[in-house]
Amino acid sequence: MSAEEEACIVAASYQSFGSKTVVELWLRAREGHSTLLLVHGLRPFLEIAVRGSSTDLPDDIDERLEKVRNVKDVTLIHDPVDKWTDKGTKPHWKVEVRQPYNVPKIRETLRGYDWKVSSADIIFPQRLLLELDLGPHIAWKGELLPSDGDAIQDAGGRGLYPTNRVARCNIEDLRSIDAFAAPLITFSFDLETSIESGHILCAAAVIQQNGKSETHTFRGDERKMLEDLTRLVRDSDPDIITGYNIDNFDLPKIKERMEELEDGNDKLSRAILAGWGRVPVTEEACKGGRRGAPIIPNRQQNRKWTLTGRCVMDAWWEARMTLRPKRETLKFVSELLFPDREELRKMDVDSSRMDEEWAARPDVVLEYCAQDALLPIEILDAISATARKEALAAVGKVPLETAIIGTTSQWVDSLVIRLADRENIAVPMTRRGGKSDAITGGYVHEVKGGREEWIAILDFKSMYPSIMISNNICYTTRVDNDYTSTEVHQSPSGTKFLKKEIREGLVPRLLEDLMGQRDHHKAMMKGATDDSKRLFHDQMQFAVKILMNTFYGVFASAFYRFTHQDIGSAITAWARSNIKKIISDLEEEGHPVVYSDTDSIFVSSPEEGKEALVNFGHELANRFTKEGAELEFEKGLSVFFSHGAKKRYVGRVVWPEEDLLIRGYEVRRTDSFDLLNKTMMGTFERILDGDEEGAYQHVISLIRSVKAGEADVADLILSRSCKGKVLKDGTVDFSVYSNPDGLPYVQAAKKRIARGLPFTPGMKVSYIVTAAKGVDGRQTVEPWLVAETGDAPPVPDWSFYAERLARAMGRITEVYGWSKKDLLLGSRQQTFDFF
DNA sequence: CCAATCGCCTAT
DNA sequence: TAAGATAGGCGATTGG
Repeated sequence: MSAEEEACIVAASYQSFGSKTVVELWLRAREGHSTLLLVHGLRPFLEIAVRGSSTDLPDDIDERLEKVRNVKDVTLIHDPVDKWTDKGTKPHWKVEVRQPYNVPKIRETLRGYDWKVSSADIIFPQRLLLELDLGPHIAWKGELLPSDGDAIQDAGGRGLYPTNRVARCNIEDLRSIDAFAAPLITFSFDLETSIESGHILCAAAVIQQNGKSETHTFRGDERKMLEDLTRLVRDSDPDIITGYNIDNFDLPKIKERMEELEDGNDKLSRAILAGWGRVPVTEEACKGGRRGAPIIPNRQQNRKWTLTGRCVMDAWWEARMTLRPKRETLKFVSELLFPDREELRKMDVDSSRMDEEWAARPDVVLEYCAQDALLPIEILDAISATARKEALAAVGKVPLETAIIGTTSQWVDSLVIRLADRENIAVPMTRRGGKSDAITGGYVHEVKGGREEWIAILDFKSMYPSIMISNNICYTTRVDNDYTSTEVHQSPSGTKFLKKEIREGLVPRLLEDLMGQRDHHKAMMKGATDDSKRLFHDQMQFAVKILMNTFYGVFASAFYRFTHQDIGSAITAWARSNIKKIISDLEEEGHPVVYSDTDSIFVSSPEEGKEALVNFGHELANRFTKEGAELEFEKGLSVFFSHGAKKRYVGRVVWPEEDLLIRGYEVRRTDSFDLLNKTMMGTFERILDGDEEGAYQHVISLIRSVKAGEADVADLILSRSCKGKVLKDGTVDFSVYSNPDGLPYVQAAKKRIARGLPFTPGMKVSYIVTAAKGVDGRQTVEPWLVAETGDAPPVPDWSFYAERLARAMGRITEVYGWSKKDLLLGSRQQTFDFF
């Protein structure tokens, strides 16, 4: 039966089919159902060219090609096509191979035969998107297949997929469509486990689509729970699997218990217990799927979890990246996001005494578990995590999965390679190994300690992308230093790039296109009549911004396929040169530059008052903007303060909106403590208002009360990320650190673990310093467990906190002659200058 | 008391 | 192996 559909590509893989290869696309259709689409007609290949820079073909070219033809699993050699390489334009032969997994071996064989190999490390399913210029949102027409494993295998599939539909089509039947928000299904789950035995006590799952959700709970026999949970995953067929800290806890636990409970004689028992992958239950899939399509959740050495056909998105990680919370427990994040929704936190269970809790009140524990399965869904919704990933996928033209777990170089590859292919640019391999020297980065201007009034902040709009566009910077336009011509842009670092009249770079074109897209979405946002449209375009324009900013990083990296060591240096050299020129021009004109960092300049206004400041800011922006380097008047400050350290300042914004601007200081940092933050905020307010006397008196009185032990201990919590590796037996290995015992937060983590609480590698650990110098001469700390176990707060080392307050605040008040020591003593010491 | 080092976190 | 970049501040420990 023929069918047509519009859908979003959630994930992609491939399947060998006799001598052919079929791409598998897991789709979520606009109407809401899931489809597994088998796409026929794409052939795996790599490309070869003669080594070196000579354009003449060697005499024995026919014999050499014949030798390639005879390599095992090579199926066809196409006629040569001239392609650009950094060694000149040369004929390239497209070499088709039997299956994508043959490529690595054939690549090495052909290298051994002295060929230059290109386009030889591109993930096969991604090739489909590159060749057809598809993004994740597609329309296809093809044939629906009956729910019959044999019929599906005859069409090139693996068997009965757990999707609503299975269909087949040819590559000609796919086309790109405008991005839309697909009705993705999210599956969130949570496990409660025994501390004593490590067994799963109960589980809960919440399934959500189109804002509607349903909850399921599981208790009883552990094997049955795993089976039921797995059945629910397969029946509800979610696109996204989430939960709080599932990467480090729940998914490893599922796998661990599955391995313990599997029946070695029954090859399919692994799939029955943990077959969450979107593939049929087969013995091969249970073995791990030789073709990289296992049915069991899979994690390679320290990397993200993968699950064939679905996306794993940890709500903890997304919340951490988006919100940067000072603490990272589920409870803390939930209070941060939903302060008024007490119903989300009504259940409370002491997880350090889970066995007793489970014995005493299993119903409560189960309800608590269900609550913790719902919260990740609420969190992802609150931060629009899924929509943002889908927008990023649309802009980067990658499957949703690549937007979620992929790397920035994969996004850039997706755009650059498809353009390179169209323009006959050979695609080099990813450079591997060998670290190169770090390049010089942005320029940061010295800042004097003190207070300044009426400051205009100007900055370059999209500085690095603009530099890349205006100087036509690209892998394909860089020429060697001995290239003498006026038709080049030469960076202050010496590197030369051809002008676009000679050869237009791929990257500048892509960046210009992205800038255009951003303008488009911004315009659509403005014109949108309903909220969901406006939100959609906001997410799209933001995704474009993210992607544009990743270009510089990728091209400045040592390993990216389309870059060269000199490219990153050239970009930053131009940036430094631009900004320094403006600084010196301004200084020469008599306009003092108070501060500058990379692409921003803080200039002192010649006249007092907001109106004069705004005019001055606009005037400077106009005057210093030139082709390819647009300077914008970003903010006007009535007052600016720094204690004299780069990247640390505070200011009162009066234009365009009234606001307080703080950068770098402890109040911005997640490893500071609330009492310091409050003190510093109070001090900043006073300093900005010109009340210096009030500023240090305020600090002195606070320090005095801390010395006397008069502060809320909850305001003294310190929090830092802690690494570590959870071993098979449940112990944690901290040997990633050269001296783990010398780190306070490792001590806090160890004490958490000893107390029976979970430790999750990479998560922040909260603690109180109880002795600045303990028995071993090092700091003694106690973990903060009040919220989790109801433990009483630890007794702080008050003099330590007084000291730290004085040190941090002293740096600031020092500007006015009040040192750390003075703050601690409460009065200014007489200073004698004898000489 | 110091400089060197490790480690985290931030600015851009 | 897998991989966006560098500049910079600061806290704690270590070793003299």
